[in-house]
Amino acid sequence: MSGNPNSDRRSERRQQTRAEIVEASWRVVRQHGLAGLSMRDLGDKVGMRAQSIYSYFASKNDIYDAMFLQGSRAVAERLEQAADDGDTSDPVEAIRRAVHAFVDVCTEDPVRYQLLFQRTIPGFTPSPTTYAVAVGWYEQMSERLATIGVRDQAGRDMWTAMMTGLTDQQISNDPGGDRWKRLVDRSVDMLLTDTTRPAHDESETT
Amino acid sequence: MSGNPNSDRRSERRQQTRAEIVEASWRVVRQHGLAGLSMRDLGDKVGMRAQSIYSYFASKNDIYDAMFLQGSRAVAERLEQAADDGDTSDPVEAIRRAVHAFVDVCTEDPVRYQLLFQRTIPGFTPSPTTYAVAVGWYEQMSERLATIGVRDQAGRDMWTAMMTGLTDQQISNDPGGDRWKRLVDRSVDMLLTDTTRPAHDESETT
DNA sequence: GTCTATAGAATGATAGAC
DNA sequence: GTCTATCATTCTATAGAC
Repeated sequence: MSGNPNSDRRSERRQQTRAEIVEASWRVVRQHGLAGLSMRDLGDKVGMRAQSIYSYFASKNDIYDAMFLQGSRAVAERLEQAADDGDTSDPVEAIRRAVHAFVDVCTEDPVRYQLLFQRTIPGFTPSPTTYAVAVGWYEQMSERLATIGVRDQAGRDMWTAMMTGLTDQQISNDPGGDRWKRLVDRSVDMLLTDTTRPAHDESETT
Repeated sequence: MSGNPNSDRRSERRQQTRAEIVEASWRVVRQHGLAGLSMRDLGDKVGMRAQSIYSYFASKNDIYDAMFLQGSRAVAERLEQAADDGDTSDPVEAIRRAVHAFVDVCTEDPVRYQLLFQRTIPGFTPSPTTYAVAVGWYEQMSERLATIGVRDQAGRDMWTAMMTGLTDQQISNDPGGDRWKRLVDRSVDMLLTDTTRPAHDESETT
């Protein structure tokens, strides 16, 4: 199906415009806050009347959904990239790089973090399809943790708590700085000690 | 000053009405989200026309400020209470109870947590006086940590990151449950190991 | 101190011309 | 596919009667 080259080109153009609108949406929310996205503002930014946007998105929540999808993919890409760049034979270092990547990618765009990880927009819930992408990198992280022996839910939850905690504090109390970012390595070491079982049951002799 | 009993009674009544409005505001935001506080809704809840509220609060942000103040005090009280209830001779257990209290008090009212710890309302910043109360319990927590040997900024930051991380995950991914709440004790133990220096002179054998 | 009335602006969304 | 026109709300906030 869709063998018509004419409709192909048309839908391609359409996808491009949709992408431009989403791009402009990010600019708006970075300026006016996540909840401050208005169709008129968006229309101005994209060089279009506000009402014309409805030809591309059924509603404002539809736009949020597209942003959510894009944001999830960006996070996923950064995590994969970070884990694969460098020494891939050492799973511990791969995880360390992944945690760094997570905190970095989240703190460099607080609005995206707010959209993906905090439920702050009243009527918005990501669509199932979109949400599926979001859980993808969580599963990826889970697999990586499994390679170093962390296979229980509680262990994984310790990692996610620390990762989001560092991110949260960094964004809320030292935006643009590195007060909590520089605690990432220390946190990783701490979590490794706590959540992995190094052969013996107690590693008291260092 | 204020020796007039008539004006005393009047201001007392006024303070009571203000308190009722703040109380109603909490009900509204728990229902419609933190950003969903509208003067009309609030007027309905408090049995008053929306415009009449301006006799008690200069603006909507003024109401947020009063909520912020009340929320900060509630958190502070719970922290003090928790630390002082029980064995006060053991500083470690006092801190453990304080961390439990923090996660409990934050997760039991997510909207309050959102108001106090996440900057989500576009135009709102707590007034200096209000904010002073908020930092009060942070200093209190810092003092408690100092009693067990955690005196550096990095050490304190490790604690706040873990505390907010557990809270954040609990609220976002398991609202009403205890998936992360039951990791509090484990987290406290982990942090104690990481941030205190048992060395050789201090209480290693209890 | 509470009300009515209303300003004044912004909002999301639809209908229909072109 | 983009426009104009417009609906139908909602919003915060002020003015002035009572």
